[in-house]
Amino acid sequence: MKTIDIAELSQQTGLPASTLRYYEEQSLISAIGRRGLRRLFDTCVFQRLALVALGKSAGFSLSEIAAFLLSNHTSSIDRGALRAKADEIDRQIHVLQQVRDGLLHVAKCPEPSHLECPKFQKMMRIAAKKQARAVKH
Amino acid sequence: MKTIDIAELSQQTGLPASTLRYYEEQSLISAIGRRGLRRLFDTCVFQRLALVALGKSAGFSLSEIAAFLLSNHTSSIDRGALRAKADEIDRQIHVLQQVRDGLLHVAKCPEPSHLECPKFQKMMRIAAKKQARAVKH
DNA sequence: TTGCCACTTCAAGTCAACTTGAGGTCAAGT
DNA sequence: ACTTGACCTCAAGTTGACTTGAAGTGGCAA
Repeated sequence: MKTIDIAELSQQTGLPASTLRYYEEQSLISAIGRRGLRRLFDTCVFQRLALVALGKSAGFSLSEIAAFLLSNHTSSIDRGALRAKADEIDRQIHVLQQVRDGLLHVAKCPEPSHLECPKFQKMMRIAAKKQARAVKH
Repeated sequence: MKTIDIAELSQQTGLPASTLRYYEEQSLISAIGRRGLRRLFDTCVFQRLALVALGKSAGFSLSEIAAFLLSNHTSSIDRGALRAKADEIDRQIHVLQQVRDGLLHVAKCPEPSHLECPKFQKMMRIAAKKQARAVKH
């Protein structure tokens, strides 16, 4: 079992030591000991941190990620919740695709003001609908 | 020019009045007058708000959105910035697609712990790479 | 053995995007 | 004329994810 201290871990991940300490406090990672005051981590912490990064990019909050990591330990994970999150992400993907196309359109649209461009107006109506739904929920 | 007061606007958009006042303070929208104390808006405020909603779903900050709205007025918008944002969103879409697939996989993967599942490990390696890039930037 | 310096803790600060609360005001109904 | 209720302002509070600062500590080089 290889170990790594917080300074090296910080250096290799690019995460500030303060962030690593914060993550430990939030139970996202855990030190397996100390060398003097200095935290020592098992090298599997890299995997944990990768998982944290993944979760963050999926829009999970740190406490959601912590819950997932914990459930992974107790091996009773909530598959329904995962599917729900996957669906949510899927919807988010569609929104982002429209937003991206909208931005690209605006970037090359010759209309003097976007508010006068029919395509843009259409996009906005779609966005408005999405907003209405989001508000309901 | 039709007008609408803040109560109706709040009711019709689902946004709390406090949020509308906040948006006004941030120059995202502007009242065209008052009826008594009560703010009055031109009905084109709906369009502004749709644009704000769109920008938010694209991950723009409110001040970025304000800048865009302003530039739209001065009719000199930064097309390069829009394309850059579109690219950023595109990358985000790819990340989310992987995350979604990862979640769905985990949801039906029979491995006792995800960390032992080869597919999951592969996904994590990809996420780790993305993180490394993000950190660099 | 004595410094040094990077670590440590713990509390407090920061930022965005709002929300909440206290105290004030105005138009409209009775 | 008076009350009511929804708005008003301005300051302060909230949440999540950290960062910063002050004061302390321990391993290692000289």
